[in-house]
Amino acid sequence: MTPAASPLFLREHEVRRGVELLFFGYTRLTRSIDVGLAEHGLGRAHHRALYFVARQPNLTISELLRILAITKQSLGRVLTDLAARGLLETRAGEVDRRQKLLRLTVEGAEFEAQLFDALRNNLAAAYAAAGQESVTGFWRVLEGLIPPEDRAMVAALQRDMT
Amino acid sequence: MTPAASPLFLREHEVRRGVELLFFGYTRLTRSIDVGLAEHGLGRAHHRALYFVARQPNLTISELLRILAITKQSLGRVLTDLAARGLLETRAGEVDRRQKLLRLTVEGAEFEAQLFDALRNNLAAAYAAAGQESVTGFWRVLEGLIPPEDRAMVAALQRDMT
DNA sequence: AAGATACGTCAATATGGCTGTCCCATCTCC
DNA sequence: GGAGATGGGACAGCCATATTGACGTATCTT
Repeated sequence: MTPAASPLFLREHEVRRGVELLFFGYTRLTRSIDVGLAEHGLGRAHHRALYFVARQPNLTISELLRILAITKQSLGRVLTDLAARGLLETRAGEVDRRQKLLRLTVEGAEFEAQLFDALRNNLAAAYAAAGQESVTGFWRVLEGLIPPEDRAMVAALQRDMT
Repeated sequence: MTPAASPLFLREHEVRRGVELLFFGYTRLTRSIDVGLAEHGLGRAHHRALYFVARQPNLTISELLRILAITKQSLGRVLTDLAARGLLETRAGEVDRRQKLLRLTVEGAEFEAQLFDALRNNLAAAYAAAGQESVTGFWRVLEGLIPPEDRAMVAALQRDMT
């Protein structure tokens, strides 16, 4: 069978290009903070928690679980480590006292900001090189990769952007 | 709908938006193949090797090491597993017989194609929803995230796209 | 008072990375 | 031809991060 060039055939290159660029872009960006994390004896899992708590102070455990999509046990260890290092603190929810609201300490916020600097340097350089219209496209494609049931959660992160 | 990127793309919230979308987009896309992998008792590390060998038949071990940026030992385990399942085979290099050229078997190619289908479905839907101009921007930003010394390697993957 | 929910915790296990060291085959270059 | 560099394999041990499943406790809801 010798099919003529089909739309599917043409799309494969574009899909492979996206898969590869996503892989390299994500992994290389992620690696850029490993040195800073290692200075505190922490790993990437700790950074993810730190990041989202910095982003949404007073986040609850269950909200963070949903964002990270890992198990309670895995998250528990990470949060214990962060609290032990004085980077994170919890307080009981005011409305529902079963909840624990997560916040960064002053030291935690400083550390997160320091790690974020590395991310910003890299992403800002990529944004600048690609141009403003490209950034919009970058966001739009990535949004399309998020399953519909998760989109409200992601939008909530950006709801109260300063 | 995503608002367009501001001209001041160094602003913190635009960087945070990129970090978050990259995280969700990458992790959610990656998860979409876990079921297919689990059916063969394989993990994501196996898929990464499978993917790049499918992409560049006759890749050498050292080239693959450079792409994945992991250690020889970690890769060794993965390749051993794939070979044991009859998905991958090696042959000695013709020019340099110390090299091992990696190729997929027929079964390996079929399996990779099956996994790729899941990736394609997701990415193609995101491309379609975002529009062609967005796809171009998506690529450009991601390219900017790749360290200069790795860009030739990534370009080589796409050089001989069929 | 009963049941659901939010969170914590224990134990066991899997995956996929890492370092360090040593080895063999082969290629390159003098 | 011999020395050294290179491609690849392998052993031992370790670490980070994830999993499942079961159970416990405080608190909220009805």
